[in-house]
Amino acid sequence: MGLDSRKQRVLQAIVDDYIATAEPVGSRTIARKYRLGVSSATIRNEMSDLEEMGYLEQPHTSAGRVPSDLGYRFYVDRLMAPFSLSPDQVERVVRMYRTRVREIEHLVQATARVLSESTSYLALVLGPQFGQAQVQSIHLLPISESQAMLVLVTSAAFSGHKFIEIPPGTQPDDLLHISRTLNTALAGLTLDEVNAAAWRELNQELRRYRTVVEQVVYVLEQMGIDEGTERMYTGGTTNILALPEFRDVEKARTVLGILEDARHVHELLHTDQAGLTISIGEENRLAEAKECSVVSATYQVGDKASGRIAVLGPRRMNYAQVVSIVRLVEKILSESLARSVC
Amino acid sequence: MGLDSRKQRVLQAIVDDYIATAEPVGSRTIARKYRLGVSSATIRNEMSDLEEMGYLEQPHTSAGRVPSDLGYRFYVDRLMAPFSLSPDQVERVVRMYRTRVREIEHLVQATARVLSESTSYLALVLGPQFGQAQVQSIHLLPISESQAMLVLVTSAAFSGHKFIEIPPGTQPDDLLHISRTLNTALAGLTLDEVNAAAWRELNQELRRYRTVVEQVVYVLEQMGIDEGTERMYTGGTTNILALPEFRDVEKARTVLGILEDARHVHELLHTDQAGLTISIGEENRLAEAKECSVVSATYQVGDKASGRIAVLGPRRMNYAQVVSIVRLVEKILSESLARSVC
DNA sequence: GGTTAGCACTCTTGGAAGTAGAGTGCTAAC
DNA sequence: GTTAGCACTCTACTTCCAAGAGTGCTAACC
Repeated sequence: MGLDSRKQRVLQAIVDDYIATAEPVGSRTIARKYRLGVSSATIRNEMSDLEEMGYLEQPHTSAGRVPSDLGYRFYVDRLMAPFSLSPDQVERVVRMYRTRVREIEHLVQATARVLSESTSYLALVLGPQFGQAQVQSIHLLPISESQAMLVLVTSAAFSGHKFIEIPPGTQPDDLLHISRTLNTALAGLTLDEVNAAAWRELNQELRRYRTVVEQVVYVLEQMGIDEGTERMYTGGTTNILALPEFRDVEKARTVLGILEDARHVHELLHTDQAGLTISIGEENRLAEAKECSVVSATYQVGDKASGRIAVLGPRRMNYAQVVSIVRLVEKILSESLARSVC
Repeated sequence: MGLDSRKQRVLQAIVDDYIATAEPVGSRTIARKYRLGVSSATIRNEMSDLEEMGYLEQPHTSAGRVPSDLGYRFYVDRLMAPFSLSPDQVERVVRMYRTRVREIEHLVQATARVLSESTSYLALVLGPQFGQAQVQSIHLLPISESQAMLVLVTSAAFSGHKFIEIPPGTQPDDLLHISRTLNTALAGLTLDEVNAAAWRELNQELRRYRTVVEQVVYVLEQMGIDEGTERMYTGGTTNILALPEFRDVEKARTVLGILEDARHVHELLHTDQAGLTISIGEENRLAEAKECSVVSATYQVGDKASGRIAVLGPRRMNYAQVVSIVRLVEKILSESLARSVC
């Protein structure tokens, strides 16, 4: 059932070559370029076996072979040579994060750029979701007769502000009272937990300020959900258009169309596993990405929030390189965010 | 020098037809489809004249004619039939803005979507620049020993918040003092004016808090500049890929590449004229857009801030329709933002 | 028994040649 | 000034052919 070592070496050579050239790989090419010590006829026999076992495909008789999803999967899991990033490449990434950036948004945006520039593929970054961020403090500032501003500070380098309506006649002291009470009640809770707790509070001490508290709770909840869900950053969209597999505009359209709907991107990057995920061709649940591969990873903002970074490219992706880069960027981004938190 | 009325009608027919079909237009097509009451031979003579005058071009002998930039320009300025949006189209736009949205960002994002969906071209929206927004109030909230949060409220539905460092030992009362003083000094000033005024203040009353005030001033300035400059929203990027003129991936790449650099977009949309601007082909300063046309307009946020919306498409753009839609969207967006302000 | 040379066969790719069709520009007649 | 007619041009499409790449099979070899 398993592949003997020569079959593995042949498969590896084919995948490597196809990644490099985008052309179906023939037996002679393998025999010539990769020193396996056997003739092209032997390679042919091996290739025939590999095809039968499902690791290779033939676009048509008398073309070379192309790896199947299964072939890529085996390559990724077992064969691919570890890729060492050059000091230059590492340096380029590190430099991006050297200056201490306080705006998470800029950091995340820059991450999309560095990912796409380093890989020459399409980079996707989802802003951190803060549902697990803990409320540190809540402030209510009087703005006008009928408006106040709600300012939220969390434990996870995340903060937000929003206007809310207040009943005319509400005094600054009232706002102070509300915010003090809410702070006592909510500090330490995650945004996801706010809802229930706040209602409990409301029914006791803050009954008088029902409409205000309602808004505060709603806004806090939205902040936990929205900020992560809606913010999506991309880099290198045009890189896709440079690849031979997307010379056909229709295919490029399908892939770039994914970006027009943030929900598609979320579906693409969603995973239960922590750590690095590689999703190849048909393994992607999203139909539009069936001809692509995605390398993604989860980054952390301290221990309170997390988001995802990803590189999307053709199935014929330089997996070894991309994996190295995604790992590096994830690590540095997480560190960078952790630094911003404290 | 001017074009007699028959020449104008011929030119109009050619532009209309080319916009509709994307195929070079021949004399027989004009004679058949557009009832000008003359034969194709006459049309041929007129077309020959129009070409000599620079309004038409011939891809090669014995192909039909295609409008030149000059031809489009004349068409846009003098010939094109006013386009009435269907109630459906108007309804679709209006619906988008019906719910009162408080987040400017969402509004602007939605604008990009509605523009691209209504036109089937690429939509570009620049977030409003708030350099002219007037400071309404500034708040400094104590967050931790060494951090405070600066909250800015302006007269233009624009607000922002940012963390700043404070010297350990700074008391809440100190912050209150600083913000009171700054409020007195800066309220009513535009963000662009803040710099000089704040320094004057600093050297008098707030000398003790030099590092804090420095940061406040810097942050306010950045808010005025950044928010507008960096925020760019797009819609319908894949629409471009559906157009026959961009079937060649290289051309599509050139155009979509514009979006990867916000500065390019700014250059593309920059104009001194108020109101609606149409920029055709070579009229665009940006080299990457020499094969495109851009219809853009300035929207207002009350009277304190403004931004731009634009539709980018092929030179063979349905100008009449796009102009109507851009006008409509600009109007409704401005109204919508004005409502948000108060 | 695994390996290999040899060879017939298949399929794509690219070029050449030819043809149909669209469109022009000119001329001469109306 | 307008138009029918016609020769001419150029593209786009088709067909055909040859070259090239690659396979799969067979028979010989170690």
